[in-house]
Amino acid sequence: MGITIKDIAKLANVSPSTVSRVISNSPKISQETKEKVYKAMKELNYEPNVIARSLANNSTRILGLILPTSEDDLFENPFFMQAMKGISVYAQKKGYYIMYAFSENEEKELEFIKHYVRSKLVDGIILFTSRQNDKCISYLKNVGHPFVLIGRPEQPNDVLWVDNDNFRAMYNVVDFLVKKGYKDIAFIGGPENLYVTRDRFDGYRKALQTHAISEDDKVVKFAKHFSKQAGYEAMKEILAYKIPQAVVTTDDLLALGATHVLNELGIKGVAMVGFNNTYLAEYQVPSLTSVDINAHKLGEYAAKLLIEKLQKKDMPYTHYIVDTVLVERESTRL
Amino acid sequence: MGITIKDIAKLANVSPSTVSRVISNSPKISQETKEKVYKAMKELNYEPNVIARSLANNSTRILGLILPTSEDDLFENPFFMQAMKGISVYAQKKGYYIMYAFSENEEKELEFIKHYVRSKLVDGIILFTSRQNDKCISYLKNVGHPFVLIGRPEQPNDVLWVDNDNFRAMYNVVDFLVKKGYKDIAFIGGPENLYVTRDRFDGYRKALQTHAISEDDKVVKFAKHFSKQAGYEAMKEILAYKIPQAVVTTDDLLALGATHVLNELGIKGVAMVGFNNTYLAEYQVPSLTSVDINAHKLGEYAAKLLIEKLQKKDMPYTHYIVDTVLVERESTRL
DNA sequence: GGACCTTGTGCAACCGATTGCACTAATTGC
DNA sequence: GCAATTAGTGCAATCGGTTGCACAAGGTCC
Repeated sequence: MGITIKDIAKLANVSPSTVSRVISNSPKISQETKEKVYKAMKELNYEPNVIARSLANNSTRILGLILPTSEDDLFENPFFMQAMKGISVYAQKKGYYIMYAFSENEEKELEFIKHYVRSKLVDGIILFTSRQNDKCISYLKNVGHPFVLIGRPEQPNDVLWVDNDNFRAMYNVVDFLVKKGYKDIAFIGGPENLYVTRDRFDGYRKALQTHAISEDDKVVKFAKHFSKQAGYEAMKEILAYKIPQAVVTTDDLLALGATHVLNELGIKGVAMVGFNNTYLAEYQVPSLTSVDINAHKLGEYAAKLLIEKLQKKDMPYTHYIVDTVLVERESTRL
Repeated sequence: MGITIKDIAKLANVSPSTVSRVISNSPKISQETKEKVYKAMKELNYEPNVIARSLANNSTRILGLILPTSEDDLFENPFFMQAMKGISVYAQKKGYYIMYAFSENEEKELEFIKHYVRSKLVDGIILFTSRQNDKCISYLKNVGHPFVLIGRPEQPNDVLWVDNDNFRAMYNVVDFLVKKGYKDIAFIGGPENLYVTRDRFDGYRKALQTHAISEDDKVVKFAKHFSKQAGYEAMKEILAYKIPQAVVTTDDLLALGATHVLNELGIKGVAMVGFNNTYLAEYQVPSLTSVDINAHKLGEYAAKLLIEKLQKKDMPYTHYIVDTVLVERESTRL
């Protein structure tokens, strides 16, 4: 059916092994022979069978992505798509393929990862879950299968990972607000047990300290989900206590919910800052100032780390910090 | 290194071929032997090497997705993610893997498709592009490689495809508006050369006819992109002529742009309907009535068709029409 | 009790590449 | 001019499974 290396060998009047060496550009083959073989390959539209190569090489050049299904992507968070694109673009450039799978929960995730590993389908794995657990991480560490984590791991020194500097990102947000004259700044975060929430909260506190602004627990709320509803409720609680001058949040949806309360109550002049810079922020009226976490780069660097790991197996455990950018819009230009 | 079929054979005291037959659950193997082999497999945590199987079976059970990079997903359109999830969930259930690749343009797309086909990497391909061309489609038809198109093809009878009934969807929107008392309904569509635009426009016209409302070219505009800006401009042009009672659009972003103009000019009471029901619609203030195209199902059916095609190779060319749902929100409850 | 099935298993070729080693022909050295 | 070296290529084993065919053991039939 398909064209094989033998067809090329026959046409070019050499042996299959020679063709193979031409494919991998071995220096042991003369220029003359190479050209003969290239010609034959072109003539028959030949491309090596990837599967056969994989078997012989014991490497598939496939990277497997493990995507969560629930919670986080309540609303098809664009973050994933952006990161997936970043991964794909880099991987394609390096001649790697990307495979993805959604998993409903940690159990299924682990199951799939085990399958990936045992069946030798993928050379490396990229995890999108920054769960606290994490059975998947410990399994992968145990079996010594290459993987990269998007998000900060519990133990940052024996894992490859990429993340933003969430502390600094939020620090900068608050710093920015203070410099604009806001002093009384509320905080609405996501689930308290997530690193990303903790880090952003710490950044918030540190910035207040730096500017000698005293903290006030009563304007700090942690929502259970990244939803508009959760933001709405958190804001209500804060307002029951006082009207702050500004609100920082750890997600655009939380910010939208909070804004909604303010609109309902006809409260004007409260600055609002979102996080993640989803396009919700841009298309809101008034448009929402938000922190761009550069998901595309997160993906790109994840792929980069993983591929480097695959190519030099004793690569040290390291990580990338991807810069964030505060995108100012109308919600802080009141 | 890894556990192979031979290890299992040795442990279970049978030949590798017997183990292989147990794996594929051949009826020729006695229950007794099967259990012996299962036990050995469990004991060693064995899973067959997918690559070796693929080579022997001449089938990888991998489906390849070809994703566009530019235009359409200006803003990381959630449509893709939803469809990808639909595909993945169905495929996983059937034991297939998903691979994806982004391509900047048609050339690159074709290149990648050729690579997929010639290297025998994927068993089937899912195309997300409903371009008018289409070199990719004709190539795939020519070489006879299984594929499914998301979107209506030029020739609907020699291709597998899934799509919404865009004609009816828009017909229903207009019908809905008319029944609510709106008569003077403007239309803002996307690029005129896309089938999806044409079909929706035809639905619009037909509904007007049905209700004996005369058409007015001057309230019909086709934007060049699916962007807020394009919607904004189209709406401006329409308003230069008259203020309609309602506006239907073929994309949420166009609707947002149109709404923006109305807000700017302080025009109240114009009903607005979006399309695709991205979460922009839900989180808008006022929230936007929109047509849910059920991208998840589109993906699911695409996977279903493709996998059926792979399993019975003489499957007739057919297609699925996925239902749309008009989701009413505040923008039509004025 | 021997011919004939049936059932269950093993042998060996094969899928399409890669690669260590052997071998041939050309080149170099003396 | 011949041995030694080198460059270029081919042979055959291998990666880890699958499968057509042969065959052994046990059962059935007359």
